Formats: sequence, C-alpha cells, structure tokens
Amino acid sequence: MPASPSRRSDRARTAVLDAALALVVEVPYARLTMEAIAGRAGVSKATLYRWWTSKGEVVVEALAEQNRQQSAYALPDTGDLRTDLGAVLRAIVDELADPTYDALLRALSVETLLDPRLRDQVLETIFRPQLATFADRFAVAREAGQIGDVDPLEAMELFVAPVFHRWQQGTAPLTHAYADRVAARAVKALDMRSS
Amino acid sequence: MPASPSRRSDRARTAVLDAALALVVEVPYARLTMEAIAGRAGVSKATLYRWWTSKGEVVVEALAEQNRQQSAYALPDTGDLRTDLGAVLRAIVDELADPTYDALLRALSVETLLDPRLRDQVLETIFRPQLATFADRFAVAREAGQIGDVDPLEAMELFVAPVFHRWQQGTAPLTHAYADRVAARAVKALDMRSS
Amino acid sequence: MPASPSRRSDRARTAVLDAALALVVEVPYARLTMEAIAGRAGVSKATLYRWWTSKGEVVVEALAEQNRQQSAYALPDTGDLRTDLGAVLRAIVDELADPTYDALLRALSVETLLDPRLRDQVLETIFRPQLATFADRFAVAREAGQIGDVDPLEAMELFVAPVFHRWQQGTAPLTHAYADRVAARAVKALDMRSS
Amino acid sequence: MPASPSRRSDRARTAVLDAALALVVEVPYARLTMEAIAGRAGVSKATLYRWWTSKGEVVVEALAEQNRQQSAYALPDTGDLRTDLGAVLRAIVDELADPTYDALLRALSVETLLDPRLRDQVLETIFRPQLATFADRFAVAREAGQIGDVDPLEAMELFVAPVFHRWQQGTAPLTHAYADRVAARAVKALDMRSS
DNA sequence: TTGTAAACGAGACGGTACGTCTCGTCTTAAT
DNA sequence: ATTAAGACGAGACGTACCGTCTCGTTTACAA
Repeated sequence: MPASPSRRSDRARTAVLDAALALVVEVPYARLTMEAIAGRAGVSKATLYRWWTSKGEVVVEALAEQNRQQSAYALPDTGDLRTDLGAVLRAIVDELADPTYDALLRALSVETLLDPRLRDQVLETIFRPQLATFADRFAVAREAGQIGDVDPLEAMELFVAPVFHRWQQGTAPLTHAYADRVAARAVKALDMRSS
Repeated sequence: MPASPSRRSDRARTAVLDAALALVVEVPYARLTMEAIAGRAGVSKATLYRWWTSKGEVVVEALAEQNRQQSAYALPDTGDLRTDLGAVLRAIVDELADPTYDALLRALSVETLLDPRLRDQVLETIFRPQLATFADRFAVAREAGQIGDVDPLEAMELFVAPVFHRWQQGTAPLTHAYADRVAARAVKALDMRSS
Repeated sequence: MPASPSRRSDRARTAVLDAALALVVEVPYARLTMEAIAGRAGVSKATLYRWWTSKGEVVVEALAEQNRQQSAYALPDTGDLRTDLGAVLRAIVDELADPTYDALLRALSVETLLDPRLRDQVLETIFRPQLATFADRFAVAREAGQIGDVDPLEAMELFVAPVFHRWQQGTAPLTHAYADRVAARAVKALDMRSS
Repeated sequence: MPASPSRRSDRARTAVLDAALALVVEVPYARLTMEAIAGRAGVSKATLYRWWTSKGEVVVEALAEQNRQQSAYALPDTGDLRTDLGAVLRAIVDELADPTYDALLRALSVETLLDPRLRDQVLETIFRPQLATFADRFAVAREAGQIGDVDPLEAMELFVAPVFHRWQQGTAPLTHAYADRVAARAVKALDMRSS
C-alpha cells in the first residue's frame, strides 16, 4: 500500500477558492493580487503558490468548482426550440446584468484570452458541460424535424455568440427582446430547408 | 486648422504608439509594462504618464491610429451577399490566424473587457467605422431583396460573433469552411420570409 | 568635472543609517532585517537595496559614519605610557559595559567575521584611524625611551586584544583593575631591554 | 519507574552533527539553515527541532563533540616557556590558516558573540579544557622561576588574544614570526621582576 | 509475542523576510 | 521651459526558511 500520498488541506483549498470568488467581485480584476487572495483566505503565500501559479488559475478553478456544484441543468423543452432557446438567452442576459456574474465572467474571459492552458481548462470544466445540455436539446429538435442535421457546437455558437459579443463589446443594450430576436434568427438559420 | 492647443511632441507620441504596437506583439500582454514602452520609445516615463494613464490606453490609441491609417475599406459586392460575407469572414479568419493580429486583438479585448472607458473608445474609433461598411453592404442587399429589414448592428453581429467567439474560446479550429457555413446560416437567418 | 552622475538622496541615506543604528540596539542582531530598516527609515526596500546589499553593509557604513563624526581623539599623554594606556583600556572597558556600545560592537564583529569585504572596510574606516592615534603615542614613548622600537600595530594589539578577547569570550569580568594589569604587562613587554 | 524517558536515536544525533560540520565548511555561515542540516542528515525537521533550537546550538554541540573526541593534549615542555608557547602559537596560526578550521571557528565566534547561553556552553566544553592545559604549563614555569605568580587565565589571554585578534580583524598576515614575537613579549610581560 | 508509546521520515501548513520588479511621482541636470 | 534620466515610496511578486503540526511507520521497552 502506497498509503496516502498527499496531505493537501481541504480547508486551505476551499478557503482560497472562496476568497478568490469574493475578491473577484469586490476588486477590479487588474488589481486582484495573489497577496490579497492569500490574506483573505488566511492562507500563507507559500501554500497558495504550492497549488496555483497565478491568480488566473485560482479564479478558473474557483469558477469550475462553483459550476460543478450547480447540478447540471437541462434546457427547457416546451416542444418549440425557438421558445426554449429564447428563454435560455433571456436567462443569460439576466445573468450578464448581474454585477457579480459580470465581474466573474470578465475575469474568466481575460484569463481565457491570455493563457491557452486556462482556455483549455475552461473548455473542459465549464464550456463542455454546457454544450452537452445544448446538444441534447438540439437532438430532440432534430428528431422533431424542427432543425436540420447540424454540429451542436456550431448551433450553440449561433445562439450564444451574438449575446456574449454584445455583452463584451457593449455595442448596444442587452435586452430580452434582443435575446428573442437572436433566438428566432438562429432557429431560422438552422431550418431544414437549406444547403 | 492645426489648432494645436498644446505643445505636445508629435515625435514622442508617435514613438510611444509604435513602441506599444511592437511590444504587444513581442511580449505576453500580461508582462507588457509602461516602463518597457517608455524605454522602447526613448521617452521618459514622466512624458508617458503625462498623456496616458495605463498601458491599455496606449494600446487602444495605437490600434485606433493604425486603424485610421488603413483607408476605410468597402465590403466586396458581387451581387450575392452570402458570397461576399463569406469572403469577409474568410479574411477575418485569416487575420486571426496571424500571430501579430492575434496578439493585438487579445490585448485589445482584455482592455475592452476590464475598462468601460476604453470599451467606448474602441467602439467609436474601431468598431463603428467597420459597422458602417457592413451597413452599406446590407443596404444594397436589402434593396436587392436578398434580406429583410434588419438592424445593421444585429446583422453584423450575426455574422461576426460566432467567428470571434470561436477564436476567443478556442472551441474548435477556425477554417474557411466554417466561415462559409456561418455566412450561409446568417444570410438565411436574415432572409425576407420571416418575422 | 565630476558631472555628478548620481542624484542620490541624502535624506534617504541618513534616514537609513540612523534607523540601522537604532535597530541594532533595540533588536537582537540575528533578528535585525532589511525590511525593518527600510520600514523604520521610511524608505522603500528598492532604495535600500539600491545602495546596500545586506544589513551588514548598512551597519558597517552607519558605524563608520558615526566614527567619522567623532573628531579624531588623541591618546592622553601624562608622560607615563603605562598610566596613559591604562586609562585608555579603562575607557574601553567602560564602553564595553554600555549595552548600546556592546550591541553595536557585537553586530560589527559578526559582520567582520563573516564578510572579508566588510572586514577590510572596517579596517580602513574604523580601525586604522584608531591605530594612528596609538602610533602617535607610541612614538612619543619611544623617544622618551620608555619602550623599544616596535611595530605600532603589534603594540596596539598587545594592549587591546586581551580586553576584547575577554569581552568576546566572557571568560571573566571586565574590570578597571584588569585593564590596569593588562596595560602594565604590555608596557613591560615593550620595555627597551629586550630581543 | 518511568525511567528511560527517551528513546533518542543515536543515528539521528550523529547524522545531524556530522551534517552540521560538513555544511559549516561548505556554505557561508549566514546561509547555513536548519532545513539544509536536516536534509543533509536525512533527518526530519521535527526531529531536528526536537533536540536543538537553532543552528547555533547544533554547531556548538558538534564542535564540542569533536573536541571531546580529540584526546586532551598537553602543552610541550622543553623547559623554556617562550619556546614552548611559541610552538603552540605557531600551531594555532597553522590551524587558523586551514580553511576548514577557519570556517568552523568563525561560525563558533558568531554564535558566541550573539548568544550568551552558547557562549557559556563553549566556555565550559571547549575553552576551559584548553585553559587547563595552559595552566599546567604555567605552573611548571612558575616553579622553574621563569614567570611570576599570575592568573593562568590572564596569562593565557596574554598569549592567545593577539593572535586571535589579528585573525579576526585581518589587520596583518598571521605568520610564524609573529607568533614567536607574541610569545616572546608575553613571556617578558610575565617575568618575575615586576609589579 | 504482542502491545504501546515515543521517536522517527516526510512534508504541508501559517508565517516572515528575502531580493526583485513595476508602478506612478518627483527631482535633477542639461538642454 | 521642456525633457531624459532615473531616484524615490509603495507594495506585489515568487522563493526560501522558519518553527509547528499532522501523518503513517518503525523501534524498543514492558507486559
């Protein structure tokens, strides 16, 4: 028996991730420091650096953890894809309007933009599970003859990209009406009758 | 009218903006510093801070300047919107594959995500001119009966957002074929026959 | 023209040296830190490290500076070498009994023991001036026929070494009587009638 | 009876003392760490701190141990004190020229300067045995009428202090000739004919 | 022979200080 | 009068050790 190889403290891990989530919301992301995370978590810097090499890593892991604890949600299914995805996009719009979620997502996006390693990690731990729920709903719609045969990733992008793009660029207000229009157009784009 | 209200040195300004562009490409953006910009530009830090308060400001102004110097380009017009926008998206895909452009755009996106002031500035100086060229092409397509009556901003987002989203998230390879599929679906979504 | 290559702040230099002297007395030398010196001096660590590379360097410079400001003192000259050097050794014994001087000299000795560079510096700035005053007094005694022809350095060592040795080793109490005995023996050792 | 309160591992003790001696020679004393001693000895830090509270303690004990194993040596006795002590001082000069002994003695001196507890320990375990051998030789010389009645400690200091002082201060080279001159002068200082 | 209790190695932990870096301001010397 | 050069106070960076504290695992005495 190799016996317990690691004595990593769960208390420290949890404290760090909690502190990171709290600080990302409180402090402009550019001013968030490892020092502050360690301080807030009541953890030594050595411990912090032993397990994470940058604030980005901490934040990504914290968000992944948070994501994992929210039980995987299924997309609504009223029978009409356009209605259902309109609802999903409205929910996303609402989330983006929440300053907390806004701050978290901006932090995540910055790290994702600058570090390919974190990009991959976010893909695996956060994006892929969400894609799976979209894929399920698309499969149903496909069998109902509402859409053609389409790559679920591309389909998902068709729906969500415009909303996130507008959020990120701030080109125009993000409203429920906009969410509905995006959903309507995307469904039309995926219609059977087409190339 | 020169109107030059200040005695600001154009030499210094140009040197700073050039240095910033060069460094954004050479150095991981997180490690780009005001110190390095000043050094590379042969400008004192005092001068640098007199006119810009952060590396983000410098970078945004540098990119805006560069953008301004590229004469406003019109979108191609072969008569078929899908073909034309497919070509545009392919061109964007090619640019995104260029490490230089990639680095510049990641830097711009980071600042845009974190600083609303810079977000607005990018909107005015970079985004809006590009939107105008799209709007022109959409107007022609509208008169040709190829698309319905649609907000040009929303239409543009429908085309470009999926491409930029995939670039930013790295969800899957960015190919010409993908650009074509996005263009095809977006055109279909804008088809006359619709809500 | 020296062209003054440095814009070194005298305020910072003085503050650091003062802080160092104060702390050497307050804090056990092993626990004296650059951090504390910087803090006490109201100086940034960067400034501290720009000009000194270790606490030893700071302390040695501080003591050299202090030494320089005390005007070079001449040894007493009553005509009798034994009496005069007895008085000097008594004065040294008194100084060594002063906790402040004791702490300073222990710090100096530690650095001197461990760093040849600092050893040389102490030699030049602190030891050599003191040797000169001894040498002058020895020259007078030589001409008065009280001692033979002797290397002033060796003569000085003969007087002071036993006292400092006993101070450092703590072998027995340091008293005025002991100082007198050492002076008496040393004078006898230097007597004319000799090898 | 609880009796045997400790099952202290002799292997660990020996390994630590050996490691300490090795490291004192290899590493500048200021950079010698408990961590390194534990590592070199193949001993856990807990074990190290269980039995010693500082590197100084380890080093002093290691040197005391080493000293104990060298059988107590008597001073030479040719009948002439000056010759004999000249030989002893020459031997000391030779030892001080040995980098290993130099490093060990500097370490010892530093601890002795800074920690009164260790100072006393060194006095008991290292200094006092050496003093005893000097005292024996002085007693013989006293009976032979070569010197007067003198405190052996003061006599010993008279001989060795100048040599150690010169070693510590680096004021001038330590040579056999210097050793002889010191011995000659000290013997003269202890001569019967005097106060 | 088997408990059992202390010592052991390994190494994570909360800390302190290290020595370096960047920031944004301020001073200086030389135009 | 403006500028480069760069020193400055502030404080975060990531590392090294500190001394303490679990952890299992020997080890050796006592039952």
